[in-house]
Amino acid sequence: MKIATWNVNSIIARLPLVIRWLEKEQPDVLCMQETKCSDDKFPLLELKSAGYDCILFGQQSYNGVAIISQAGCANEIRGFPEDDAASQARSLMADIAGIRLINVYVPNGQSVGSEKYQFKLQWMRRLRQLLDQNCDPTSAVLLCGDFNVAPEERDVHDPRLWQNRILFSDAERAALQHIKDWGFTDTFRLHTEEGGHYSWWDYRAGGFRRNLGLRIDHIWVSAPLAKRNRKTWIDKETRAWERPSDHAPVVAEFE
DNA sequence: ATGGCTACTCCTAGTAGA
Repeated sequence: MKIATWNVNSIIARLPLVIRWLEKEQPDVLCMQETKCSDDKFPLLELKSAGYDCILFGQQSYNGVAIISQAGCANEIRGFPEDDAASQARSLMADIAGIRLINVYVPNGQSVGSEKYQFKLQWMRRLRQLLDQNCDPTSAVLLCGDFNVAPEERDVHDPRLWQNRILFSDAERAALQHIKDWGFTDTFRLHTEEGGHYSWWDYRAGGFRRNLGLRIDHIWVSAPLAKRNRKTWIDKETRAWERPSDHAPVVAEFE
């Protein structure tokens, strides 16, 4: 069982790469973020030809999440149930192959102290509530996506430079920890201790070439799934392909 | 780097991302 997460930065712009990557990696499930298109524009047919069914929570131009799967999906929850239809499309929950799966695109937050920063922190508190109300930590639960927060110093290329800046501020890291305290394990850290492994690199200034990145895309699991996790890695190769997303896929394999 | 790229839009300039 192979489950992946990838911020594709526009599914329409990235479709050739996504198809190429699906053919190479053959994941059972791929959670995508920043699809940046409304559900009626989503390339369902192309993904169907590649062997995947899609569930969507899209939005024009901004945000947008999708789960594509070779197995069937049930009990879908789009966003926060109490929100109206015009809310930002940033989370999608579903049961797939006996796993309760939550795909998230956490807000960026723009800059520490800004209005968007407050929105980000509030959104993260609401994600924790969503988990409290809809998921059971003693069963198989997987939370993945673009968290837009680097958890620790070893997840940041220059912790001194990033100290208390957006994506690595104390309040964001505390909010991230509060979500983790629900009962999650970071699957990447089950297998790899050292720093220098990132999932996002700035398009500018040769960020990828110089490995100036952040590890902000994660696959977290409840205890029953942590026991089954055999491998988790970041598919850095994809970031060197032509016309890449600024994020690389993260992939977890389960027994 | 107070922004070096990329992708978006009632498209050729402004907004957003991270």
